Amino acid sequence: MQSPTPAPRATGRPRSAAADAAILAATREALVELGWSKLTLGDVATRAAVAKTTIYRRWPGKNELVVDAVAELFDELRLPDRGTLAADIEGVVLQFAAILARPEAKSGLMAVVAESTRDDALRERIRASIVDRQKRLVLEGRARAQTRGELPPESDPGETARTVDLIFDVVAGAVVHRTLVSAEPADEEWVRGFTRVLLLGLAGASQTA
Amino acid sequence: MQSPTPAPRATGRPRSAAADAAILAATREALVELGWSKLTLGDVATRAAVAKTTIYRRWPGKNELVVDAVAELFDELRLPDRGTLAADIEGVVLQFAAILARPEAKSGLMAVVAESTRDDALRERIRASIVDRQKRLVLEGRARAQTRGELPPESDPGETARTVDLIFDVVAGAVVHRTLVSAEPADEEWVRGFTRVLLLGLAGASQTA
DNA sequence: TGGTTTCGCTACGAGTCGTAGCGTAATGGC
DNA sequence: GCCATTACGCTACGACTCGTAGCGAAACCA
Repeated sequence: MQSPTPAPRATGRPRSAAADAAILAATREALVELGWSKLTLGDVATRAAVAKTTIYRRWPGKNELVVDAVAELFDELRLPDRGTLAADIEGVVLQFAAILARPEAKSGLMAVVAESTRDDALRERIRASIVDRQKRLVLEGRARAQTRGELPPESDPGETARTVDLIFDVVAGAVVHRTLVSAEPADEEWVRGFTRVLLLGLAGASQTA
Repeated sequence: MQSPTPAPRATGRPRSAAADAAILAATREALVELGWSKLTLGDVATRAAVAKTTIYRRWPGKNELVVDAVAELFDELRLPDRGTLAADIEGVVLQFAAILARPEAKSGLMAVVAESTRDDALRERIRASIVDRQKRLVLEGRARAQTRGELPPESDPGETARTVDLIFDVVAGAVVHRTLVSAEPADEEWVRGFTRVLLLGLAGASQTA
């Protein structure tokens, strides 16, 4: 998914998979050292030891390249089994915060989100390769909590989808804002407080709905 | 605060205040039409009918200019008095969402936040002219709710500060994520659901703290 | 009127962009 | 083994933006 494989031809010289990996790694390295605005594709090409034209053959431009480079970071996310819903959420939020604290994720992710406000294709690329890809964590967590009896089973599937979207916006948004705008670490203490508010709110909302 | 007034000299030709306003307005206009990445200071100068050098005399660069141009948008925020805490919060969140839905706010704000991950001075500028400036809304809302008896009075001031920060991260973060990443409107229905979760969470957390 | 600062304008070197053209390398089909 | 096909590295290119310098004119104060 991270490689822009365009229906590989049966004939001709095949594209180097090593080049893909080298380019994406070089992109992250350049994000760390230079940040978004000073990152140039010429520099990435030099770091990756490939020609600049090779990058342009595979990605439309800087935006799409950075999306793919950052997306790989979030594939590390796992839903831990800590026994309770609250502990599970705390665990995954802490992982999310740890990834977002890395400089290559910070400067890259926000920049492409900013660009995506004027580029529908780019926003779709972000949603597909980052956001929707991780929504599985929310679904898994809910299912596990329902098995434990911590959450009532959902009847209305539409309502469930809305709730999942709300949770995702709140969790991702709060961690991002805390990390990037407030510039405070989303450490264990903060995550505990945040998780308590979120869970109490969700429990109360599902009762009085 | 939005004008970079550098201790006005007693002598010499004074800086044109009209030029400041024209430059900031031209910046917002360019943000709408071009977006962040294609915005150039030369273009802004042409739109504002000033020389490019005039802009460089007043702002260090594109980043700081856009921060000031966007900051003015958020000064419109008011805390409405709708009678209950929930209604007040819904009102201000809706205003916040309306501002964030405007293209000049979207593309500008996220871009400077991205840049601020590698520029401490820029992040401080954002905090001072946008974030902290609006934190007054949270404080006013809490005070009003305590007068109404909807919230218990706070004893520990440190705990209060932490709670205000948490609220701000959750509210701003969730609305931003909903608007920019999920690309769904933060309309009345969504805001109602979000506010309910937030208030129930805060009420429960303050009881069991 | 003289001193001071800003303004608009022009011009400049430096750097980046994205593309084109070329010869070479690596595949599969015959 | 040979050929068609595609990817690759390299070089060069015009177009554009950047941020700064220098100039004469304009606007203010004493």
